[in-house]
Amino acid sequence: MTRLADVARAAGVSMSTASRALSRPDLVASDTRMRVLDAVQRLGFQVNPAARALTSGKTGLLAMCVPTLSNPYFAPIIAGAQQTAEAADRHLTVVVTEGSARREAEVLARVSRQVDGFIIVAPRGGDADLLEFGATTPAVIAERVVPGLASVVIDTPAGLRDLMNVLKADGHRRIAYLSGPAGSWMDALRCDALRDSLGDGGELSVIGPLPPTFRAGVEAVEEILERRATAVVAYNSLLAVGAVYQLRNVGVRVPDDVSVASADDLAALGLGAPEITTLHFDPAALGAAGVDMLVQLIDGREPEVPHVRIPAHLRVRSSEGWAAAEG
Amino acid sequence: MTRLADVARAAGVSMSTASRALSRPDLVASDTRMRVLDAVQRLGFQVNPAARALTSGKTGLLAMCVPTLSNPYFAPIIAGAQQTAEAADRHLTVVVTEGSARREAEVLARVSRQVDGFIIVAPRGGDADLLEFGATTPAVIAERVVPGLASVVIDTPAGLRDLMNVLKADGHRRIAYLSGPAGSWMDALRCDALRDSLGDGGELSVIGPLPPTFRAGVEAVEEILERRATAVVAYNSLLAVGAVYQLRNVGVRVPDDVSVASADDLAALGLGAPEITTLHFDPAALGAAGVDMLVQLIDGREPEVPHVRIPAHLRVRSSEGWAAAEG
DNA sequence: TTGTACGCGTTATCAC
DNA sequence: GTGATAACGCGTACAA
Repeated sequence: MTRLADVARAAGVSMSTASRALSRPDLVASDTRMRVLDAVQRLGFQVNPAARALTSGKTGLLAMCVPTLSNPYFAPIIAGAQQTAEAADRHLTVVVTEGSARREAEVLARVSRQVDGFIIVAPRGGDADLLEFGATTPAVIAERVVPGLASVVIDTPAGLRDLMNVLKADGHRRIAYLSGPAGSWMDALRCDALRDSLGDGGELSVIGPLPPTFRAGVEAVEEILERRATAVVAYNSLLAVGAVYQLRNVGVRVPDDVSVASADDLAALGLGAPEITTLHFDPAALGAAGVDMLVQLIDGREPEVPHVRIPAHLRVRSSEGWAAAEG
Repeated sequence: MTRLADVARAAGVSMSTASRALSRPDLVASDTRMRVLDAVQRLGFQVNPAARALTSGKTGLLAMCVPTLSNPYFAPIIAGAQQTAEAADRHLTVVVTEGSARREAEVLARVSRQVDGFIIVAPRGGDADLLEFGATTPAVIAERVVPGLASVVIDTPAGLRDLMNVLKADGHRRIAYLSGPAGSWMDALRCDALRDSLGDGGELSVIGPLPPTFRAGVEAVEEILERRATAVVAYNSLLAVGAVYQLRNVGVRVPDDVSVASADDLAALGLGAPEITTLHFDPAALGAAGVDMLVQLIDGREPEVPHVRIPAHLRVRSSEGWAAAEG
């Protein structure tokens, strides 16, 4: 493998000059820089990341910590993050916590020596633990707000308030919420937004906590019918699709008998049914913003916006309609 | 951060001894080793991966290359791989190629300096490219066989032959195959297995290539009905569930009018409907086997078994039944 | 603007 | 079984 020393020799300069030409181009005369860059091209030189890491203390690796990959929700977030990381000449590594606070802590400790910083998505650990961790390692929180740490979230609650207004206007009073995974910070927020927004004029039945899966949606139908809800809001698309699947399976019409909506939108992944009312947003932007903030933290610049909020827009489709007359 | 030098001093030994006590414990006297390990504990020493990488040439990082994370199929494979990597005291990083051969090549080149080797899952590149790559870097291929490279696959074709026998026994003659992503090596293999196994007594309609999503399953129903198939075999569970969803939605009964089965089993992820006939296998074992083989390659030992095949078992459930009488 | 010299923390190669 | 010592490849004071 060709080393920087080879480049320096080929370009007829010292190693330090060659090094500077790459890392601080503005500090070297333009013709010198060109000779170096030229030699780099010719020899196909690539820095040895280990050597760079040893002197600079930075590995060029960022870690994104997600609860699971079974939920495809995280796929476009990761894609956005990986793309942004590459643009910043870094590599993003994904680590999975399986939704357990203990495993989350283990994993963070395990890789913290290998990476420059973390984007922790929907963390399960307590605020105190996260703050302590963030004090020693650059970290950005996603899909949760921890006071004192940089964070980026989707503004689902605002979208859910819009949705609830539509449901109310359509005459819905008995609404079921298919809630998300136990311990999800976002789930609690969504539930509160729905309850506040529904107000005293209606009744919100919370079903769950539920795993955010198609099958859980299927299995929730029994309880939905028991509660005599005329509208269902699901934590995610898979739950919504599962519910519609099973509702039709048992002869309940959607939306004639029961309206269904989802708080996220996996339709872009082909995992939502085309007719289901959802909240739409740009998950890649979440990942990208997380990486941008993290890179700023690592480089020692304070991020300009320590808390980023990404908007969610209501898309009303045919799975939502007027409330059925009371049975 | 405490360095090995600190440990050596605390234990009253030289650095080289301290180093050996950690990397080749059998080469140091047991009491010396204990003193060193004790100091390691007390001081909370952790090796600096960059320094280790600089001298040893090994980073302790393995890369698993997957086409996408939108398909949750890969989640348990990755989980199994990450777990096995940790057991081997390594970290597994996931890189996504978005199913493009060009991007696959870019990505491999990009991270090849940072990792000790690759597990390339369902690669899109040509055999020649992969062989060339594998010649310079330890690599294991998963979900495809490339002669000359170590590989690990699920034996879906065998399972599909079992399935086809059941379908034939139940009187099905007109069978539709919802095929997978364009360019998928596994998809071609599955299609061939079905065709061979069906033989001349029946007709196989191939619908696709299709993205392996719920929505594509929904949209394939029109063509399924056009072809007057009495049984549908889908490339994956999401396609199967989408098809069932839409079949029922348009008044076609499952399995009375049309039987449906899937060539993989996402039920464990909650992404399959509980009643759908599937092929079941252990995806974590695929990831684990891949990592095991890769670690052997990296350590310079030839893997004992260069080609691993993981069995797939047919699970007949209520989405399959006797063929409807010809309409 | 450029060159010299040293340090980063660990492993490997020798001697002992 | 153990201890000096020399790499590993790059960044960066500091001096020129």
